[in-house]
Amino acid sequence: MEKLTMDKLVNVCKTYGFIFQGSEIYGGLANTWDYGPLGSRLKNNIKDAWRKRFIQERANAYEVDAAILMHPRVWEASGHVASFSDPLIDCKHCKVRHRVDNLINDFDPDAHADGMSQDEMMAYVKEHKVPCPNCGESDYTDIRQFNLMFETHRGVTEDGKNKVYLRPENAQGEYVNFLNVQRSMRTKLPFSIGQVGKAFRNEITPGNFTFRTIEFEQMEYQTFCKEGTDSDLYAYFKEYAKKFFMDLGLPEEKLRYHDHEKLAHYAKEACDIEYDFCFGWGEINGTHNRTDYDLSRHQEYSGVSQEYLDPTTNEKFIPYIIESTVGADRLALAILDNAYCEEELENGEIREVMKIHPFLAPYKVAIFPLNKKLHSEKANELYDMLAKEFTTIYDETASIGKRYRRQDIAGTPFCVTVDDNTLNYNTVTVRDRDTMAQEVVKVDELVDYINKRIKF
RNA sequence: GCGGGUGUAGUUCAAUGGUAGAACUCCAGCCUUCCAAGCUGAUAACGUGGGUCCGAUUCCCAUCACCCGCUCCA
Repeated sequence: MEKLTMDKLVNVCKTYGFIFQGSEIYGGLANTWDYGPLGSRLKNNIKDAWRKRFIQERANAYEVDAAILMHPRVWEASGHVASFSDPLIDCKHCKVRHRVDNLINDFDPDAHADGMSQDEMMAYVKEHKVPCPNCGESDYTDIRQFNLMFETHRGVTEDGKNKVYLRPENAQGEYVNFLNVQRSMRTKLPFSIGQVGKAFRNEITPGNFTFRTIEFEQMEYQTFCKEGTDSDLYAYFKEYAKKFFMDLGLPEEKLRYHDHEKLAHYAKEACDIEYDFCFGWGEINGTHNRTDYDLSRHQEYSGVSQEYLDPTTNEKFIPYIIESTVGADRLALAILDNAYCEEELENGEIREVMKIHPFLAPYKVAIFPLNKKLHSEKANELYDMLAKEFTTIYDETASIGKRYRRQDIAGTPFCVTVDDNTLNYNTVTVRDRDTMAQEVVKVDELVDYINKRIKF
């Protein structure tokens, strides 16, 4: 098969109902995408798979669903207000953009741009004719604040007092609930709080379909632990996340670790897992050792003690946090990127197939009457039976071969055909998406047959 | 956000200063007893907004979106 291109994948996703461009009839809104009937099911199944591995199957793991709008002080405590807003200017001559503070500090390390106001920085640049590192000219636009946090206002007046932010990460929702969860669930360290939800970043985005968007969904997992156990847990979660991806069908050779050289303000250790997308390697998971930075800051800014009392040693301390976060949209994209294939059949025709893990498949089973006139009544009966158990789709149009093809690209793992044998002997033919093999199955055993094969 | 390119049915393409053709897809019907068969029919497009012109899908401007490069990604 030819190498998959993003154009091709975007097209397939649109044609078959996985992902559409956001607000398309209005010409689209950049970097927003809408999940269609198949895509929203795929993404929900991915979230369910994550919940199973990270919450259900782990001891001492709890899920929360925190508000997207949080107290503005949360973002001061987290460091986002300070570090998410950069003063930028463009060189009018060569069009290159610079951070003003970096420009000044590079020009004269003793200038201390960090302590300057925006006006002072602009005045400094003009007074000293700070040259553009790229072209040497000193002709700049005014300073513009480039804040990566989305702002909105509560209430009817748009003054600064009422400013609130759409969360740029979900993690703070877990951190501010650390004590609530610990007390209400009567749990002990180490324990974990997970959350699935949307976050927003006002980034300049270079596209690549849903890989980087201004609104995105994260599956976040914060493990609270005692200092000293943090590095072991950090190493453990790097592997746990990788195994999760492999269980979902991503091949090991398309996954790699990428250790951060430049660490974020909160991190002691940080490592991404990258997937080999058709456009190149891209991050789908991050594991961070955030130390006691976040809880310490919340204690400082809120005035509420975030200390944990160890019941065996009577020690009081602020826990360390190991974060393991997975981008839900990025994982969905990786799954689609990996699943799409074009197979050449014996007759030379191309078969487009989405080889998605059965647990993730939007439809688990499709049901076809072999002959619309003779078998559709029985097929509809079976549809009603199967639809109580699985996401099921019914199709009686066109030839049987065409119906198989439609389900191939939808990623449906099982196609059930109703024929005369169904009427006479109560058996159906089940066709497997990946092997194209057909198997005769008793109707009474059909639900079990499928159930066994879609486990995760 | 900057520079360059692109924009016609769901998709892939075509034609044109006098409002657009096709193939595939999709839908309906006929036929068809297991891998995109065939026949008949139907639906469906000039990204958006201005300007020039008697008349603009076509020329010009703006805008939006996409692609490439830069930038950004705590």
